[in-house]
This record gives sequence, structure tokens and C-alpha cells, in this order.
Amino acid sequence: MSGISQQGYHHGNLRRAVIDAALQAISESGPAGWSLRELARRAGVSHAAPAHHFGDKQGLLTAVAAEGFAMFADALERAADDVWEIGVAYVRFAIDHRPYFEVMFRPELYRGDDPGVRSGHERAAGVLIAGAAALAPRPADDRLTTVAAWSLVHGFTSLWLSGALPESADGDPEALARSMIRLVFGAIR
Amino acid sequence: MSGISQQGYHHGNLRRAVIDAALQAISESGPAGWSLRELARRAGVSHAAPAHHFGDKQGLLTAVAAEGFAMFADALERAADDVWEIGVAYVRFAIDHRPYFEVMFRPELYRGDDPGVRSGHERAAGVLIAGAAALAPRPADDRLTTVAAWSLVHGFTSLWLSGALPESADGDPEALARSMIRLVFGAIR
DNA sequence: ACCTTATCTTGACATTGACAAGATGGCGAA
DNA sequence: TTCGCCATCTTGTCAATGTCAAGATAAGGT
Repeated sequence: MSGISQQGYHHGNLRRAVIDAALQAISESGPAGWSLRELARRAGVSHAAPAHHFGDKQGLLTAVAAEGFAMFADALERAADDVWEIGVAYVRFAIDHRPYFEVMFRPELYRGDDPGVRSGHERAAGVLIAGAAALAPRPADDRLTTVAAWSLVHGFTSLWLSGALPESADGDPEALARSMIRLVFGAIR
Repeated sequence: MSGISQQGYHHGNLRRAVIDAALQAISESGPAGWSLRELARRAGVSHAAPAHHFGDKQGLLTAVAAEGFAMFADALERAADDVWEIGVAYVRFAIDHRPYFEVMFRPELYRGDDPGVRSGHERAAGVLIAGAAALAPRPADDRLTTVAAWSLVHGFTSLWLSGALPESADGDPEALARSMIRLVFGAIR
């Protein structure tokens, strides 16, 4: 019998528990403001238990990124039929699932060659590229429009999350993003 | 006499040497991929010497951010007379001074209430706001245009630096950014 | 010449990520 | 049912890190 656990030697679902603890910790203090040992404590297991499921810290963050990209791709696909809403879905996902997003776009934190990460990433990119193509004024501007649309929503998201926009304090990110997208891409085509 | 130093007990300009070592280290492995002790080693001083100048790690990153915002504001001000070029200057600064930029927009790393940080930040924000106002189609869209312009260039920069854009491999960021800005804001007004 | 004080060193401590070796018990095979 | 395999988890350990405290050094004014 362990000196820590309340539920016997085996946790039952430690992998999930550690990921959830990581998401919580990332919400509180960013993707680097916590330790593996702290997560183990929160999950009620010994300090080395998480290693068995994730290898090392980077492995855990890779699992978070993979899960995040899958959810992200789902969210974008759900909005894919209304071109204008793809960008809004992008922003909404980042704000509703902030800890995932904060890991996903910091590639030095995890292993980008992970199969789970790759598949979600490709799926999400597909929606964005197809959506931007529908916005392009001329087919020749396809690629440029994709870059512009992606930059616009990604930049808005980053600035909002980092608190750089004064509106972050009280405003509604989704509404602001929608207005912004209409202003820019309402004019472009 | 020390066992480490080649130049006597006093370094002479340790503060600068540590900041430079930090910038170098951030270039190589991100804003979190190094240790204070490693910087001390690179500068040829003992492990606790940097603390005297910066207090702690956050203090060092605060110094980096302050210096970065000052340089950033200078760069934007130099471009302020040509509205279209402000955004390009934003992108160019981030790419030419990547380690600064990577710290500046990660506020959890440093102390945002530092006077040096604040003054540079306000100066830079002034240029951006004034520039965007000149781009707005109607005065009522001032604020929205500012957010859009800032989001566009900031997003482009973040995506480029993180390697998310395929163009990051070989392309010319400045030229691509310029085309993108013209596409978007050439249409808007 | 002296001494104040900024600068740097030495030493120590708790914490961390990672590894190795051992303990536990779930679960299928016989 | 009984046995044994092996995924799961624990305990113990190590070097490295950030931070603090106390002492050593020398630069520069008086």
C-alpha cells in the first residue's frame, strides 16, 4: 500500500489525470510555470509515475498538442460551411481552450513529428486553406489571402490572450473578431 | 583571485555581457531553454554574479524586454511617415531581433510594470494607433482598423517565427508581408 | 592613505527532470 | 482456480537549477 494514494497502487486512468492536471496548471501559470512532480502530486501519485505514460515533459506536452489539434480541427470543420465563421471559430477555440492553444503554437515545447499532432494539424490546415480560397478576390491571390486570413485571426488571438489588447479586460472577443473579419474581408472581395 | 575569471575580480561590464549571452541563448533555444548559471559560465563569472544586476531570472528578462521595446519603438518611429511601411517595419524588427521579440510578447516572463518596459511599449503603441487611424475607411472604424492592422502584422510575425508558414523555409518575409498588407489595406479604404 | 560601497565569489538549500531498480496487482492462459 | 506475465506505479538517487546569505575584492571619492 502506498503512502500517498487513496485508491490503491494503480490509479486507473493516470494518463488522463495527468493531462488534465497539466491543462489546469497551464491555465494558471503558462506552459512552463509548473513541474512534472507537481502534476504527479495533484494526481495523487508518486513523482515518477507520469514518466511511464509520457516518457518526459516534452512527451506530455506532445500529448496535449495532439489532443488540442484534434479538437481544433473538429471545431474548424464544424464551421467550414460558412466561410466567415471559420475565423471566428479559430478565435473561439483559442479562448475556450486556451491551455491547448498555448502549447500548440509553441513548437519548441513538443515533438512536431508526432503522428497525432501531424494528423490534426493537417486537417486544420485543410479547412483554413479551403476557406481562404473562397475569400480570395482573384484565384492568383489564393495563397496571399490564406496567409492574410490566417495572420489576421492568429494575431488577434495571440494579442488577446497575451492581454496586449485593451479590450481583453472586458470585451467580447468573438464579437470583436467577427467585426474585424467583416471589415477586412468584406472590403477585399 | 578567482578560479574562473581571466580579467580579475571585476568583470567591467557584466550587465551587458549577461544580456548579450541571454539573447544568444534565446536565439538558440527559446526564452526558456537556458539557465542563469549557463549565462554566468558564458560570461566567465560565478553562478551568482548575474543576480546582483538583475535580481532574478525574471529581472533579466525584464531588462531584455525593456531594451527590446525601446528598439522596437525606435524602428516603428523611423517608419512612421509612410503608413504602409509601419507594418513592414514591425515584421522586420521581429525577424531581425527575434530574441527580443520572443520575450516582449510573452508577458508572463517579465515584469510588465517596469518603467523601461512601459515607456517603450507606450511609444510603440502610439505609432501603431496613429498609423492605423490613417488607414481607417471611416473615422468610426478607427479602433477596429487598429486592431485589424495590429492583428495582421502580429499574426504574420508569430506564424513566421514559429515556422507555421511553409514560406518560412526560404521566402522573404518582408516582401511577403508587404504584399499582404497591400492586399488587405489596399482594398479596405 | 582610507573607507565606503558596488561588484563578484563561495557555500548552502530545496526543487526539478531523469534514470534505475524494485513493488504491486490486473488479467489472460493453463 | 491457480499461476505467471507485464503494464503500472513507487522508492531511491543524481546532477543541475534558482535563490539566498555571508564573505572577499577593488574602484573611486574624500
